[in-house]
Amino acid sequence: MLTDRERETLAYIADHVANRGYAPKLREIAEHLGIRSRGTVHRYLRALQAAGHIRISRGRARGIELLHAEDPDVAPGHTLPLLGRIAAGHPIEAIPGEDEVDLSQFFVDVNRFVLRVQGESMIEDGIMDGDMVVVERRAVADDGDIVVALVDSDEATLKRLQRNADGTVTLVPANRAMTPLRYSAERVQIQGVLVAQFRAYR
Amino acid sequence: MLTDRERETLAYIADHVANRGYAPKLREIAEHLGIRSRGTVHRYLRALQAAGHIRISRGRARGIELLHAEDPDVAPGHTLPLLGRIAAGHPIEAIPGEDEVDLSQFFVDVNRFVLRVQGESMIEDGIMDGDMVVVERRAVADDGDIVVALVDSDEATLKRLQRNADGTVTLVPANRAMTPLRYSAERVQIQGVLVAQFRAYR
DNA sequence: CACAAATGTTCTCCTTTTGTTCTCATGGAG
DNA sequence: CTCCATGAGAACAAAAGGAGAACATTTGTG
Repeated sequence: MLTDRERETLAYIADHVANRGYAPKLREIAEHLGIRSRGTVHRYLRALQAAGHIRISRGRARGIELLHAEDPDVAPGHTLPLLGRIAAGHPIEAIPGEDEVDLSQFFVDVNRFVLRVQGESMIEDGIMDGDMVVVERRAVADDGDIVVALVDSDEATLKRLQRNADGTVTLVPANRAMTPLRYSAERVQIQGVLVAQFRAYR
Repeated sequence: MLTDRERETLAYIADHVANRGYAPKLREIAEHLGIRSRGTVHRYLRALQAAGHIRISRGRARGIELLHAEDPDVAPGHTLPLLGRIAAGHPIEAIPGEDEVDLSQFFVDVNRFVLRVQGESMIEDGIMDGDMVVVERRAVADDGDIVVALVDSDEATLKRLQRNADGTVTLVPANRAMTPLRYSAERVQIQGVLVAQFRAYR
């Protein structure tokens, strides 16, 4: 069983690998966790290795290999065909062997939940009033992430997170009519990170 | 067998595990129950362990393991909890009996397919370049629908359909930089109607 | 190749948090 | 009245979390 910090460490590594194709450095992990000690991070890595989640190539930079390649405990759901291009002139038809997208796999995971967006603070990023967003529960987030955050334990807002050099954070809306607001780090409590958005018409 | 509070405690633990994949801390349980004493919570846990519902890893943080493994929801289905509001101050938690959204149900149907949007013609409606859209195959559409259409059997475009009094149709982009284009009805071939849109981050 | 910087590894020390075990108090039901 | 479920909270041991020094290797660069 993993501790909170070990879990966050593993999530960050998985995220890093998924997005960039290689593992992070200890220093990057520490920075993501908001701590300064590489030694502490290394302790977490040892625990993760003991639990069978990663393998460490001793001594090597970025020598973390992700094992256990995620047992998808999400049952496969119904799929829709993904059409790359619509053939000119011909009525659209599903081509056998075409790519299929499984919406469940796409969105569902443990530690995620759905929120209905209220307001237009992120409208210039294409997130409209009334849209649904999928949020992954997480206490830490990186610069540039879109987060659900509480300020002074008040109502939750959806904003882009900007980490400033002096340790403060700025919550940046995607709406020219609204101004970015800067806070000391203690006042901002991150509840989760935006992983997807969807909307129904009709 | 169990008292009211023990039952509530067990329900909360089960919910927590189902939604996050790990057990809550005594403090979190206490907060959920509206009490302040971890000692009292611990008494409930002892009772639950004696009744065979959980196993406690002594001393460990989050060291509660659910036994009696619930039958049906072992495989987390295609649903995500829908949270209406985020409780001020408290970490987000799924409220039992909360709404659940089934993503497959939400999007999938026969006669539908997915397209990746190219270009920014509908950007002011929140449909960005690279977004995925779910389209329902249909040859006819109503005034105001967003449609996938071919003009002169040429490349497909995503536009809002406007039916004019004289029988012509206008394809209206949601982008100030682009102009609506008017065609005779024969030149416009409707391939389908937009029913949903989604987008993944990270 | 040689060297400096960066990275990973190990270690000790420390603070905070968590779980655990108590005792005491309260209030309702039988 | 007693029984019992419930809660508060003190006290303590252990776990979790973090800092940082010291060292070994790797990595990158001229």
